[in-house]
Amino acid sequence: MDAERRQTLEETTRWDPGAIEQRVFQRWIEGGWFHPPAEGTPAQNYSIAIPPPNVTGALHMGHALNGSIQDALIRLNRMRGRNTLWILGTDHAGIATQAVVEKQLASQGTSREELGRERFTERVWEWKEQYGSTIVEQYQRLGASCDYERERFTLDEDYVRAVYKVFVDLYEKGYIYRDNYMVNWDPGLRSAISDLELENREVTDTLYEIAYPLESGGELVVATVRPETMLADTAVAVDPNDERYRDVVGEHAILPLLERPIPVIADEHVDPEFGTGALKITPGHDPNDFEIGRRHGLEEIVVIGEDGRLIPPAPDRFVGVTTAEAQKAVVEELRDKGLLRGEEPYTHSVPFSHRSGERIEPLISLQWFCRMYELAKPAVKAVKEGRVRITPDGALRQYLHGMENIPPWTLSRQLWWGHRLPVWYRGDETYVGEEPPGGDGWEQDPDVLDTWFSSALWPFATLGWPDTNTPEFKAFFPTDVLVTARDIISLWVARMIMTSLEFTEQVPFEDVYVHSVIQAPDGRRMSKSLGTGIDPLDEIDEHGADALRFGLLAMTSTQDVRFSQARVQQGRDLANKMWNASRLVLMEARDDVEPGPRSGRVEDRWIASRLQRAVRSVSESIEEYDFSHAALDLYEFFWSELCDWYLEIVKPRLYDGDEDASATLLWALEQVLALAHPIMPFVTEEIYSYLPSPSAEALVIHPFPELDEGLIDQSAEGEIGQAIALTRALRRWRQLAGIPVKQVLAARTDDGRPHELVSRLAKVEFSEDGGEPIASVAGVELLETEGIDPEAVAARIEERREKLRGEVKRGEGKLSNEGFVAKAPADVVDAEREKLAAYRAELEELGG
RNA sequence: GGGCGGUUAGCUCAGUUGGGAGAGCACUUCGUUUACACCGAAGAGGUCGCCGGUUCGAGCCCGGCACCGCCCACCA
Repeated sequence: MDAERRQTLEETTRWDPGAIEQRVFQRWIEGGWFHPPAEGTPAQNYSIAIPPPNVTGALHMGHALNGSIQDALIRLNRMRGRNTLWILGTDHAGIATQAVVEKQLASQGTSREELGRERFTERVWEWKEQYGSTIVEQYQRLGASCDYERERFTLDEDYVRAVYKVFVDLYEKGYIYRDNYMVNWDPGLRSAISDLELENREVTDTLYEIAYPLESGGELVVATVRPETMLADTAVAVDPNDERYRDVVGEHAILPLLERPIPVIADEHVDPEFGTGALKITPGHDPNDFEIGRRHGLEEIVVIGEDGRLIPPAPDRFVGVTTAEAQKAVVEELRDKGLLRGEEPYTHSVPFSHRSGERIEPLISLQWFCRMYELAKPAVKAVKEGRVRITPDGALRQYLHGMENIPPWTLSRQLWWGHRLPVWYRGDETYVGEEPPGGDGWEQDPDVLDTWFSSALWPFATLGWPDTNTPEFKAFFPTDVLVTARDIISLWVARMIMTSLEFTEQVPFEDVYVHSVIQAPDGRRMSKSLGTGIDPLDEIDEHGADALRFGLLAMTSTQDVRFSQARVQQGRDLANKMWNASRLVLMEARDDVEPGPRSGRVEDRWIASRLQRAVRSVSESIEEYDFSHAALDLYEFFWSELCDWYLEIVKPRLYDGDEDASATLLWALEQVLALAHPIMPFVTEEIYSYLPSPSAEALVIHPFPELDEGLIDQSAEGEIGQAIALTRALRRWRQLAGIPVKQVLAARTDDGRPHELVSRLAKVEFSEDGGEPIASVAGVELLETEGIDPEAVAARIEERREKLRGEVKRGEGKLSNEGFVAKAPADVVDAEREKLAAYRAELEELGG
């Protein structure tokens, strides 16, 4: 170590991540370690495709957890020597991106309509070039070891080719079709949107009861919150088993205001308990009515346009007004005619557009769909056969549940930003193909595909598919694991499995790990609009990326969890502890020794053994996707066993230049840095650069520690374990007796062992002779010493005796229970007998 | 309405096939011993949501109840 580095080490008493993290990251990039060669086979290699963040996005806490998990897996496997690729890319995010750019245009006093489609699309691309890398840079701050040289985008030329091929193939196989269907229409965006983009809100409307006269006389009273849609009514429905209406089914009612006869039909959907038990049917403007209409072959009349205003065939007096105005006018007319039979407030949940905030208008429109039922079958089979394993079980059940009765997927979106449908029309002709058709007069469909359509191809389209001969595809597909949150299992995970099986005949990944959703500390959803968001970049600025990574991993669980600042601080404290413990070792250890475990002294064998157990538990936890235990076990080993006990035990030897102590410590440090690296890459890499004789160029490619069974030493663990227990008992007694920290106590023990460690750690001096015993603690007699409060000591002893009497009583009770002795396993009973004997012996020693 | 999960220390969460309840933070006391006060030592704190059952023995298994989340489908 040169003098300057040594000085830095001596002076820097706190781990200060700020500048160091950026420098360390730069070194990783320059080393090329995140950019693997496209060699080897998928079975040998390890790969993960990142869930592509929206190109408009900013890193939020969900990304931070998702990225921390994947990076831990990627780093672990890279250190294990596997050729490892973390596929990076962004999603064009049709609606979100278009909205951002439109907002920008609005502030410049223009609009997309004014620019026209071509110039608008150019503007979005410009925006993407300028701002699209923001979130990628933010992943770097987290330390994510993605391959930044192979970044992909869902609108890359090659990617578009994959999307078109899939669309055309599915069309030719008969899965994709065009139809009139009811969609969620967003009048603000003027586009159909998917169910995912909805948000249900509680709304209080008025429930109106309206009389529909019957042709034969009498009337049917229906209940509705949307009287204006009666202008498109084509039937009235009742429950088939409803006695009240048995006679009128098959008759006609006269639709008020329009004076048009409509049939009275019977349908199971109608709930006879609700309202009057009669339901007006508007197939053109209500999803349920649409289904009923299709079942009964009813006409689908549309009176609400794409802008949310009424259109013909609504009567002229309503055309052009908003639905709210139309409702008011319709109610007035009904009231005048004496047909309004009741109105009362009614609270129900209503879908709103997540994007524009407007109330969804269910509309019938001509859209492209994909039938999912057949595609879902093999995807269910693959999971049931274990070719794709979904962890945890709850997520597996959710996947299977979502695959039952999977509805057709609305593919088309009335947007400009995205993959334009590979569909052309000329008159009544329709052409579907990857290239435009020959001949004049063809016009391409103006719609674009749902963003999830391209996302569904992510794991293979990013590797070059449909060309299955690219080096990347051959080396890295199928990928190993997909890491995501619960909310997009059906929307994304299931669709990737379906498309992959259909087009590559392989599963896209072998494992799916579904992690927690991080909620705000108060249990609400973390969101910008609620003001409950916590910015991961703020946490990184304040505590460092390692701290955030540790905290998030320690927090995560099989259920959703509340964000815990304390866990991030625990991570920060651990990074600092690592830095300082390493300073001690690096400053004091001899650098002329060969690092390695030494077996001459029991404490050296002990730490080597305990390290093996930490290696085992941390490795197994990560392999089982149990990141919380991995993080906390690492913490426990480093803080408690390595620092609190081993370092304190070997300090004198270290200062004396003991060779074994230096060798063991340097070895243990290198091992534990490697063990911690997948979770806390920055601080471990930085410390690694100070090691006198590192075995690799950088920690990021240092071999991950492997369990060495030969170093597990039961007897050393027993011996040091006892010394620790005795030390703690003595310290406890000292504190209780009010003995000053520095006061050395005279003591005597009859087990013949020197207890050198205990002597130093508990500040007692063992001798063969000496004064009168004043107390006995765990087999050690403490002798009279100046400055001890005899009453406190007596109280302490009595407290212990009392406890022992209780234990003895409990043990005796248990062992005299015939049921226990007869039915409990033998080892449980034996353990109980041993405990009882030990308690009796100690009680005896303390005078009964 | 259907499905999944939760209820354990003041807070956030662990708790292996049933065999004496744990961590971090917060709290109390002591401590500036040549890595670290983002530190060290010690301590206090829990009828494991409620009721019943199975068992020699239940935080864990079974039944019921009460709250709280999430997902899907939504009665106009």
